Amino acid sequence: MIPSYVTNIFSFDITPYAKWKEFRKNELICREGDDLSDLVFLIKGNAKLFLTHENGKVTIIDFFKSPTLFGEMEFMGAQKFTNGVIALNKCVCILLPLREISHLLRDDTKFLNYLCLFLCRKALRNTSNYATNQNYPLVNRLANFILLSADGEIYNRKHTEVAEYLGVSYRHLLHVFAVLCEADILQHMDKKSYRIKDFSSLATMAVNENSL
Amino acid sequence: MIPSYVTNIFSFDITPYAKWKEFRKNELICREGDDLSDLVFLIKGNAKLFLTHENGKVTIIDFFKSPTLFGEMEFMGAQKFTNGVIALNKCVCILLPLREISHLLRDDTKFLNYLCLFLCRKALRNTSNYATNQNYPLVNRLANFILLSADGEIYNRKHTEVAEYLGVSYRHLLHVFAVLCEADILQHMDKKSYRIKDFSSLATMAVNENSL
DNA sequence: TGAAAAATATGAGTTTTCTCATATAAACCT
DNA sequence: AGGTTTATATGAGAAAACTCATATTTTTCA
Repeated sequence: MIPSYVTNIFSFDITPYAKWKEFRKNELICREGDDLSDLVFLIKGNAKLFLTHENGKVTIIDFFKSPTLFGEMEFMGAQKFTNGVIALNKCVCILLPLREISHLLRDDTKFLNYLCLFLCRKALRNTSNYATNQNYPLVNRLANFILLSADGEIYNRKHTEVAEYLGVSYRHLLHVFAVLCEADILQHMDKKSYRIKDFSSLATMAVNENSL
Repeated sequence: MIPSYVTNIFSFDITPYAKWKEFRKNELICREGDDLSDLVFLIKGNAKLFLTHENGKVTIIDFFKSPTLFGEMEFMGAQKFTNGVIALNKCVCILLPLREISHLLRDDTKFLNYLCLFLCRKALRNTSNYATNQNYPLVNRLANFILLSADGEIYNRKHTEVAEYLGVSYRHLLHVFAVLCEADILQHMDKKSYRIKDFSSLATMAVNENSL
C-alpha cells in the first residue's frame, strides 16, 4: 500500500503512523497560514505551492510533481505557518502526524540524511531558476519552459498558470507567444496548443535552467 | 580558539580535524567550478556568493554574514561544483575536511538536525526574497534595502554591488535613487552617502522581505 | 441547461528597465 | 607619482513588461 520509496526513507516502520488521504483537483492540501501538523508525501498527482502577497498578487513558488515531500519546514520548526498547497489534479498523499513521530525522526540518521539531501537539491533548483530569471528576458525563459514541458512537438499548457509561474503578466506572455509564432518557431494550432516548428532556434535561445 | 557555537553543533570533538584559515578582502574563498573539499564555517567577516552565467553576467546570489556555514551542498553530494565565494573584507574561516569527517557527520544526529534547520531557514529566506522581487518594481525593493542596510539615517553602499544584488542595471538603480531624491525622501550627501529624510514614506513603499 | 467564472485573445498607452555612450572622480597598484 | 582600474554620474533611445479595457470562448457547477 505505501510505496517502498517512502518506507525506505526511514529506519523504522512508519505504517502504524501513516495516513492515506486523497484530494480532488483544486482542493487545498494546505491552507495558507494554517499550522501544518503532518509530514506529507505526495505520491500521486501534481500540486502547486503558492503565496499571496499583501498586494493581493499571487506567486506560484513551485510546482510539486509526485513523488515528493513537503511539510519539512514545519517539522524542523523553521516556519510556523505554511504556504498554500493546492492540488492541480487528483492527488494521493501519505500523511505522517508530526506530533506522534517527530521525536523518532529527529533520531533517525537515515531520514535526516535523506532530508538534508532533499533540501539541498531543492535549494539548488530554486537558486538556479532564480538567477536565470533575473538575467534573461521572457523569450529565453519561455523557450526553455516550452522545451521542458512540451509533449513531443506539441506544447499545451494553461497560459494563466504559466504566466504566474514565470512571474510575468498574462498579457506579456501572450505577446511573446505571438512573437515566437511570427518568427515561425511556433505554430498556433487548435485553440490551446502550439506546435514547435523550429526546435533548434528554440534550443538556441533557451536558457538551461538545470545547468548549475 | 574555535567558538563554542561551532563546536556545539557536533556531538563529537572536531578540534583534531579543524583548520583555521584567513582570507584578505577580495580573496576567493571558493573558486567557481572547483571541487570543494571542506565544510566551511565563516566565523568572522562577510563574503558574497556569486555565479557567472554563460552570458558573462554575474549574479550575486547571496551575502554571507558571519557566523554562517557553507559547503553543505558538497558534503551532501548535491552538487559537484561550487559557486564562487569571495571575501568582502577580512574573513576568518574554520575548515573541516570532508574526506576525514563526512562519515562521522552522517551518523551525527545533532549535526544533521542542525543542518536541516539551517537549510530550511536558508530556503525560506530565498523564497521570500524571490517572490518579493518578482512582484514589485525596484522602488519598493530598494526602499526596503535602504531601510535594512542604513546606519541610522545614513545610507552608504556601493551602487555597483547593490545593483547586482537587486538584479537590476547600474543605470536603473541610479535613476531610482534620483527619483527618491526628487521626492524628498532621500538627500544626496557628500559623494557616496544618502540621508534618509522621510522614513515613513520609505517604510510605506518598502516591501518587507522577512515577513514570511 | 443556463448562468457564472475562468481562460483565451488583442489593442493602446504607460511604466519599468536595459543598452550604449560618455565623462569625471576615486581607489589601487608598483 | 603616475597609470590603470573601478565606481560614480548622466543623457538618450529602445526594449521589456505592465495596466487597463474589452470581447469571445470554454469550463464549471448548481
